Order: sequence, then structure tokens, then C-alpha cells
Amino acid sequence: VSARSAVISNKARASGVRRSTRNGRRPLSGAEEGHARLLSAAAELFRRTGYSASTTRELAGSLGIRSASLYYHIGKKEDLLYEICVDGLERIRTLVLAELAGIDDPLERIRVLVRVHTTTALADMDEHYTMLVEMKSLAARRRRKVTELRDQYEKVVRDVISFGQTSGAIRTDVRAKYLALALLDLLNWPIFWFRPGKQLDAEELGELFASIFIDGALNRPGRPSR
Amino acid sequence: VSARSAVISNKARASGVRRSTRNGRRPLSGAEEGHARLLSAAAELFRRTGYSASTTRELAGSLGIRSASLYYHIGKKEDLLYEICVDGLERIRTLVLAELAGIDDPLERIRVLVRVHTTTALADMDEHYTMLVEMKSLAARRRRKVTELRDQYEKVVRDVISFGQTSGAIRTDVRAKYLALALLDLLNWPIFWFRPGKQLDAEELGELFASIFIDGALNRPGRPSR
DNA sequence: GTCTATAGCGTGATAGAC
DNA sequence: GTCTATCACGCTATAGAC
Repeated sequence: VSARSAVISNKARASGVRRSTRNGRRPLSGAEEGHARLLSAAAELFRRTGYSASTTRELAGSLGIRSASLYYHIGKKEDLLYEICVDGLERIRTLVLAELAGIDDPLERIRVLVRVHTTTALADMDEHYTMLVEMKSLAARRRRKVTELRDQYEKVVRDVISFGQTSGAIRTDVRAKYLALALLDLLNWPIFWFRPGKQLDAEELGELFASIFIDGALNRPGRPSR
Repeated sequence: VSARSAVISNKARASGVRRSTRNGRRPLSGAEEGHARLLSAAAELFRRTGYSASTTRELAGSLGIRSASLYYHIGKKEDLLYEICVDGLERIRTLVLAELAGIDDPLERIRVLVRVHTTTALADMDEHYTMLVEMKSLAARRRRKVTELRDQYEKVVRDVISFGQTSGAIRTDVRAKYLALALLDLLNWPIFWFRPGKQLDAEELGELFASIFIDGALNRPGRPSR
């Protein structure tokens, strides 16, 4: 089901057992966990220095191996970027849809969306940043595929907004498309500046942004003034 | 006063007159206009393919010259990125401050901020995108300088919010810092997806976002239902 | 102000040993 | 699954002619 199987090296798929190497690290392949370590190291590096400026030597170095050894696990550098984008988008869409499942109240659906998106995107900051910013470095065919997945997820957001409008909970003088864009702006940008451990955690930030999006910044009688 | 003078090549500064070249384009140097053409071609390329993946050959090609000729105008590739960042931030801060000058009403100040930011950032989309996303490719010293300028501008935004709070117009149950971050999220993200000529122009988008930020997405009695 | 030619280097990726 | 060694390429930047 995942696009990963299309990309992971056949050599790695064929091999099996797990054992330790002389540098004390577990081997990278043979189990899902090894591949995940590779992907998350790549995402961290890509976010920090950009995909194109990231070298296979530095990535390998962060995993304690030589760059040539990477090519046992992947076909080429771009595969890593592609998997990061696809996995990130598939995961957030799946998680959001799962959490929305039993919820009927239109405003509560928005709050759940904001909360799940924020916590997921910030938990996987490196992946999400890389997906949003470095997507352009993919070859045309793969870029189209990732764009498609992104559009699918944006449709989920737009539908939650539209439902709010038809239920009468959300203002209708602005089209769902633009409300959804505004909401996505609010949700996506924190991965540019959020630093874990600084005052607010992801959950609190989600609450805050849900409140700002729903209620606005205007002072209103009856709101606590802190 | 501009950081540009620290960067522009001495050779270019020393030269003078303007004439045409055989390919029908005006020369790049000798006037401000030529340098501006160079910067904006660079910003367009950097945004489209990323700073690191952009080659001096392609940049030169888009200007109708060879890559070696670029080095008459600049010291090195990174100078272009640095100038793009500095110019973009200085310009938007200056413009916003100028437009805010005579305005006392706290909500009107927010609306002006949103309008000027949106129109400027979208008019210079390539520069602003490049500044926000490719800043990390600058050497440490220059990156720090640009970060400083960005923080200065963010302080302008935070001050407009704080003023709104002390005037009683803006809610005080959320700290100015987070309201300002939410507003900046709303303002910055459109440069990722905005395409000129698609329904809304920058001015309309500004109005829309000001309204969403101030009033929120909630449906309220008395609001037009379109 | 632009050209041709090229130096010098770092990169992604492969071959083959262990 | 990782290594050493290396190839072939494309890149930034310079030298010097016009």
C-alpha cells in the first residue's frame, strides 16, 4: 500500500537477520526500524541544510557509515526525499481522518483537525518541513504524485470547513476555499519557527490556533481577560 | 545605508556608461536598474529550483550572458542571496512603517499592516520566498544579520498587536507574541501557493485575511451570509 | 561588459573485497 | 551490510582576450 515498496532497494528487501556492527549501531536494513532511522536522519539533514546542499557523505556520517553503504539501502538520494514526502502526507491524512471519524459537531471537527494536524506536524517536523519546502527538488513525475497527495489532504481540510458552513456554525461570507487556505497557513507555518520545549507545547499551540481561527483576535465582552 | 554597497563588485561600481550589447539586451551594470534585473532574475531562479540547486550558468542564461560575465557584477553567488534577503526585509519594514505613520485606530493599524504586508510580499514573491526559505544557505555571519532584520520586522508586527491589546480592541487572553505569530503565519504562507491572476488579487486577499484574523471564522448574527 | 577556456574541487554513484 | 577506491561529471570561480 505504501509507496515505499516501490523505492526500497531489492538488495535490502532480500536480506534478513539483524546483528550489530563494530561501531555499536544496529544495522540499517532488515527491519522497518532501520529504514525509519535512515528516513528520519535524512529528513533532519534536509531540513537543516536543504535537500540539494545535503551530501550523501554527511547523511551517512550521521548514521555512522560511509556514503557508499547508503546505496545498499536506497537506489538514489532522491528516493529518500520522495519517501519522506509520501510517508508524511499519508500519515497525517490517515491520522486526521481516523480522529475525525466519530465526531459530528462541526466546530468540534475543526478543533480536532487543528489538534491532530498540529501535534502530528510538529512531532514529525523534519519530515513535514522537508515535504513542504523541498518537494520542488523531485523529478517531475514524483513531484506530481506528491502534489496529488497534498491536494487530497487539503480537500479533507476544505470539507471540514464546508461542513461547518452548511451546518451554520461557520461564516459563509468567505468561501470555504479561502477559509481552508487561511487555516492551513496557520497550521503549516509553525514548523518554520516552532522549537520544542519553549513554553508552549504542540497541544497548547493547537488549542491557541483553533481559538484564534474560530473566534478571531477581536476583544469581545464575556471573554476572560487573563 | 543599504547593505548592497558592501557587496556590489568594485569593478561594476567603477564603470559607467550604458549601451546595448549585441543580443539586444541592455548591459547589467552601470545603473541601479541593471543590478535590480540581476537580483530579480536570481530570486526567480532561487525560488523555482532552490538556491543550492541553482547554477550560475542558468542564471546567466536567463539574462542572456555567460556565467563568467556574472562575476563582473558580483563577488560570488552567495552575494545575490544575501542581497535578496536584506533588500526584501528592509523594503517591507520601511513600507509598513511608512503606511502606519499617521494611523491611530488600533484595528485600522492591523488592517493597514495586513494590507501593506500582503501586497508587498506578493508583489515581490520571489524575493520573499527566497528570503524565508533559502536563508539557511547563507554563511553564519550573514545568516545572523538577516535573522536580526527579520526579528526587527517581527517586532513591528508584535507592537501593532500589543497596541491593540492595551487599547482594548484586541483580546488579551492570548499573549501578543502568539497573536503576532498567528498573524505572521497568515501573512507569510500565501507566497507558497498564491498565483497571480487567479480570482483574488493581493489586495482582496489582504482584506480577507484581516477579516479572518480579527473576526474569526465563527458565524455570528448580523454578518452578511453572502 | 562580455567572451572563451579552464583550473580545482566536491558530488552522486558504482565495483568489488570482506 | 559495510568497507575502500575511484570514476565521471558539473559546479563555482578565475585568467586573460577583446
